[in-house]
Amino acid sequence: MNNYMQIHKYLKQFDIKPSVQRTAVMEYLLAHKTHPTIEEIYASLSPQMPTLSKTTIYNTLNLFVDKGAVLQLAIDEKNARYDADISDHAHFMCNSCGKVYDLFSLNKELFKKPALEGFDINSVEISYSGICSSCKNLN
Amino acid sequence: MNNYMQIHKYLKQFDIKPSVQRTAVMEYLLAHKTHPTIEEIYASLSPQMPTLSKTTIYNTLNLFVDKGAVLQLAIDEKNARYDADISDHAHFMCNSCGKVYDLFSLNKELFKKPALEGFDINSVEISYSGICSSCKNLN
DNA sequence: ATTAAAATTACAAAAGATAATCATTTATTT
DNA sequence: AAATAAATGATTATCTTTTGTAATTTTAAT
Repeated sequence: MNNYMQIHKYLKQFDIKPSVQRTAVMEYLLAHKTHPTIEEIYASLSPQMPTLSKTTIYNTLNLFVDKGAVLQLAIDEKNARYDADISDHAHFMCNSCGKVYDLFSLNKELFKKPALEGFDINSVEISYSGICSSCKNLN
Repeated sequence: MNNYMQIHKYLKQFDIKPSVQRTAVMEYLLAHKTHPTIEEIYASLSPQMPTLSKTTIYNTLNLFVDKGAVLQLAIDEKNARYDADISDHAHFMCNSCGKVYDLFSLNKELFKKPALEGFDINSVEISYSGICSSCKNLN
């Protein structure tokens, strides 16, 4: 089975009807764990798919988020960023270079949903920001 | 000492030069712990200060955030929200009504900055979202 | 295989939030 | 008080995201 069909199957697990565009976006997200913005995804895919529109990227990602297949990160106030890794992990954003790092090794207790009387918690987002080591070593 | 002077003193603690506008914005934030948006702050203050401009609200809040006097929350993707309570606490945003709740009673361990090799962490943001009890009881 | 209906996509335009510019006002220093 | 610096306000510009609508593609039915 080729990669394209694997992603079809993957999308169907989230109750998402596959299309060429949706498959391409998910393939991109699974291959680029850099928490890309809409713009980056569009810029990367549009050469191969000249008719692709940015609206479709927006629609597709909103659908993915609704279906729980992708996380929309709020860590970057400027642009929404997307992450196909939906396992428990936190993020660190560098205020200098803007890069978003994954933090997998934190205590899993952090991601537990606290019991809040009468509240239903859907999502937990843990974000750190500061200066990354690359930027720190530049001066 | 009146309230206006108290806020003057408070701003100076953060190395912020007080002005009529800055004092009014900080006074508003200290009195309204609802994590207001720029728009809400402007709408509330502008009747009393007819010449107040939205630019000043933006400038003032950016200054407050830079000086560490106010937190800018990323929890709401639509608008930046501001919080004058800079003590360790998390937030819950209701996806139905949009209200942002404070969560003070969580384990303080959550707010510890993890040791990341070579990284300097400035800020920690812990955000939950879902449906609040008021909205849950509406249907 | 045709046709009709539904879903998806694409383009254009609009809306909304934030930033940049610059003139004006206010505060500070000499 | 004059000169300088800082803060404010009005306007404009930019950028992200959403919306409306039409075209296209897919699905289902005959």
